[in-house]
Amino acid sequence: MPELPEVETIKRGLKKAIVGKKIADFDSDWHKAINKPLRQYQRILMGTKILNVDRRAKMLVLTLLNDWRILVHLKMTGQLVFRDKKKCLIGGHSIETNCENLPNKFTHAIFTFADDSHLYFNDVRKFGWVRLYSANELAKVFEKMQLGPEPLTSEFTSGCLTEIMRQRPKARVKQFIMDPKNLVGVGNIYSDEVCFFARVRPDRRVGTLKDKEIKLIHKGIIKILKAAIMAQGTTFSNYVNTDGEAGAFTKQLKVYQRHGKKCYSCKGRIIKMKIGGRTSSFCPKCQK
DNA sequence: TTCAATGTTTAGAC
DNA sequence: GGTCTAAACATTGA
Repeated sequence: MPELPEVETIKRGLKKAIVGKKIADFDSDWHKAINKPLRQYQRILMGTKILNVDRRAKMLVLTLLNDWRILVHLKMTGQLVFRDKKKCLIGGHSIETNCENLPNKFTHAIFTFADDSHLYFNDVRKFGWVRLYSANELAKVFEKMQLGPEPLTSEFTSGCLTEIMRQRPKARVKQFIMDPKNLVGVGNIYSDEVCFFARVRPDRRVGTLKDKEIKLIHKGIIKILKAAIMAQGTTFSNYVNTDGEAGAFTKQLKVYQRHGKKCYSCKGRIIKMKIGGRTSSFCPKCQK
């Protein structure tokens, strides 16, 4: 389930695994997963090296020696798997939790490195993509996305959040924090958790929030994202020739997908509600 | 058979 | 322009 903590976890794992590696081949079986003809991908990628792996919002950015950039978005059901002779790293959606059968029918892009290790991009629903851009193109692409601040940087202060909130007073809290134009990285899981942390109903209008509540939302976003990164996300598994281990944050979820169950805090029932087309779970007693 | 699922964009209505 | 909803992408699984 790639939200910011999952993508950050993948970034860290991948950084150790592929930086410095030389690309020997690239393949894709789904034209919509890539943004240029396959031949062009191969021409540009073959022989170059991975210089760095970064994250922007929920995207991964691979910087290449020849100054091209690869942008990867896993969307809802994407997964990245790195495999060499000794180890296997899986990040993102839990499609495959073992590395035996790769590529599989969900594999839509494959990077082959010169040492014969591989990076597989798998996606059940085919919403995700792997794009290739020059440094200039990438800058323009980012500009067009109009992304809000990264919540885990010093730029994201509670004053900064208050400022952005002022521009959308009618928006509902959950939708507001999930919109990447306001701030990036928070999706359906963590937005429910942040609302619970701040004791605010997800359908509250941003304009009705008190200063105290805004501060709690700000604190909650940072605290929950950090905790989820510590736990390696909600579905990450990372293992070396042994059993896979699910992302540990699942155990810390307070409300997400817990509708019908008892609130850990007041023992009342968690209810659910559709907000902006997405299911939101919250405790009507604890959250006002 | 129907519904919901981790993300994001876009079209149309008011 | 703001804000709402539904739909689009494509597939699985309950």
